[in-house]
Amino acid sequence: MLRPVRDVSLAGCMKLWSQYFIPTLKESPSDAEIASHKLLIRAGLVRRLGGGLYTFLPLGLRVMQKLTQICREEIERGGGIELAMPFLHPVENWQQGPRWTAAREIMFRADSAGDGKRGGREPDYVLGPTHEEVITPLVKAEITSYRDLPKNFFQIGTKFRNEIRPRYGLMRAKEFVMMDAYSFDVDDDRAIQSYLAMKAAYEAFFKRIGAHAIAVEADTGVMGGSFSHEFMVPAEVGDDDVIYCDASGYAANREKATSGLVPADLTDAAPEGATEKFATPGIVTIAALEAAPYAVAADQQFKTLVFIGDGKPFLVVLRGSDELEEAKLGALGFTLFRQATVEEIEPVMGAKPGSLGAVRGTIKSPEALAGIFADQAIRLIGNGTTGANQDGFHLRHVNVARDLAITKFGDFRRVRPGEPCPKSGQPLQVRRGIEVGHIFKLGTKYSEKFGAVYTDDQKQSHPMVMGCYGIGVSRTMQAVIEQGHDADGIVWPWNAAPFQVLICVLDPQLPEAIELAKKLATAAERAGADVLVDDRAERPGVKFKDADLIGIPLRLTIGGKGLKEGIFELKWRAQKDVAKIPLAEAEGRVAAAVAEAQAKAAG
RNA sequence: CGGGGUGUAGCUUAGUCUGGUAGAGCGCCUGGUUUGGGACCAGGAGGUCGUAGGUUCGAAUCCUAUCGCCCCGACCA
Repeated sequence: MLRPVRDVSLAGCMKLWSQYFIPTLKESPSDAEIASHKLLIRAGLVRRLGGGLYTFLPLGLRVMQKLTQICREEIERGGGIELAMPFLHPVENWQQGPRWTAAREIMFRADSAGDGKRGGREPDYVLGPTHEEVITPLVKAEITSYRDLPKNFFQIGTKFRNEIRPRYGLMRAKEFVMMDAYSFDVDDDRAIQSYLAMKAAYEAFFKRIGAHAIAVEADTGVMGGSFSHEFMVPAEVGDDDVIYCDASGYAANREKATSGLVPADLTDAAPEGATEKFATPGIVTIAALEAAPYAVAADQQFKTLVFIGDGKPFLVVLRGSDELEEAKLGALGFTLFRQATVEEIEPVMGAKPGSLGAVRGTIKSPEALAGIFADQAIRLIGNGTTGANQDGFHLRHVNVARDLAITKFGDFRRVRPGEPCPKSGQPLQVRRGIEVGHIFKLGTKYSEKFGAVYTDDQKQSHPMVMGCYGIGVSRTMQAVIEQGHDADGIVWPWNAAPFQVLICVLDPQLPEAIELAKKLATAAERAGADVLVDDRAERPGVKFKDADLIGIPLRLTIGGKGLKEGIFELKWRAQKDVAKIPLAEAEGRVAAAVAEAQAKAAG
């Protein structure tokens, strides 16, 4: 029976595998679906506690510490000042904020009154999903002069969101680690400077940890605000579509993406003739009208949708061949909107869905509408066919300019791959991505609500112009794995790796093998690497499989056979070939390899 | 919240249709043989079959309820 050599006097902070805790698994648990989730568990990085809740095991925690430290350094370089706010927020902060209605659904409540005592009332506290509602009152109280601006505060900590459907391990968890930053500026131009500084800091962060993340234009969603970018790691398992064009560099997420489908200089078509009602019994879909005997192409039909915005119905008109991108309706300015029900539609329009239209004079109660909003692509139709607001009838020769009472044209359709890029005209492409970071130029939404104002040099008071910025650090960890793995396991980028160097001692019972391991470990540590020594009394196959699985970038293998030849082996996890290093050159070669990797990782 | 699936040892699972002593592989423990890509032999520990009711002489298996988890959708800063 082999016994590992126990020697606690090894130099530096290197860890001995036999005395550390890296519970690797041959098989992945059945609840893991995607590669990165399986590897998180198989490589002993995390363990599941409950849905969307994970314990970081020592190896996983080391990765998190690497990422948070690099993140901290880059955000500070970009002007950030670190602080730490409570995880537990008094519910009043949220009730006073601008998005209580929209955000309360995703917040965990923390009752201090005990079981059942609060009944249906609001909780005393909520667990923070983000911190605008905490930082803004703080800044209001502490900063009142233009002399103290700009300021950009950030923190790195745990966030809580009651995700309806947690998935894919750390990818969408109920509790996760996030870097969040909040900038305060005197005016719009300065706010944009802060925004751009953060964008640069993000780019530096992702580059440094070895993640290929791209900035794409994004929708602002419930955050509100004037513009924003998402940082996406391209991956098949991502939950966002990125629309992009290599030729122009255009990139936007699906909710925001637009195309050059409608030329800017398009002239509206002249009417083809008087509108004409015709019977279409039982025809209630675009597809049915497309078929014989009607044979109206989908892109010659108008699609009329009814929504309820802040209690009032409004219409959205699209080409029959287009899909609505619901997020784009956010531009209309309603606080809350939803699709109307059949019961709500008929009294207003005079017909059921399937026979609706926006032609002047055919709507039963046009005065009830908050507006008729049309996607600009309907101008391509010129003259088309739409519902007559009378069940079983449609209208043809409907001219966009003459017959439709459009309140406002806009971009409401979902872009399809292959459509011309708005910048270059080249075909747009689509790919999936994981959202790892998001930056928003917020404007004054929060500062006005909380009264965060400053006095300028003319003694005038103004609301501060804010920006907010987030990086999902735990999600980034998984994205890095999703991006860097092969059939055998994880392939960590140098700066994200829990250890940079793994010294694999195949014959730990040999004192000279342990001696050499110490020597190599010391050399690697002096060069600035974190070292793990596999001193376990396992068979070589087990050690190699585990080494590949946990994915340490540089592996140094020491075996009895090699020692007799006077060599040890050096192998990069990302490469196949193995270099035999003479013992005489040991320390120099190890130091050189570490230096090389560091230089490469620094870009 | 809607649809689908699933729950058996630490992990992966067979058995469920057709009720009759709960099985295997991995891992773990002991001994031996091995020793450069997840070894082999022998022995061993480990399961109130998610939970609660019901049907039955008898339930992992059938019925009801409930809980957890996974997938699709809705939703999602």
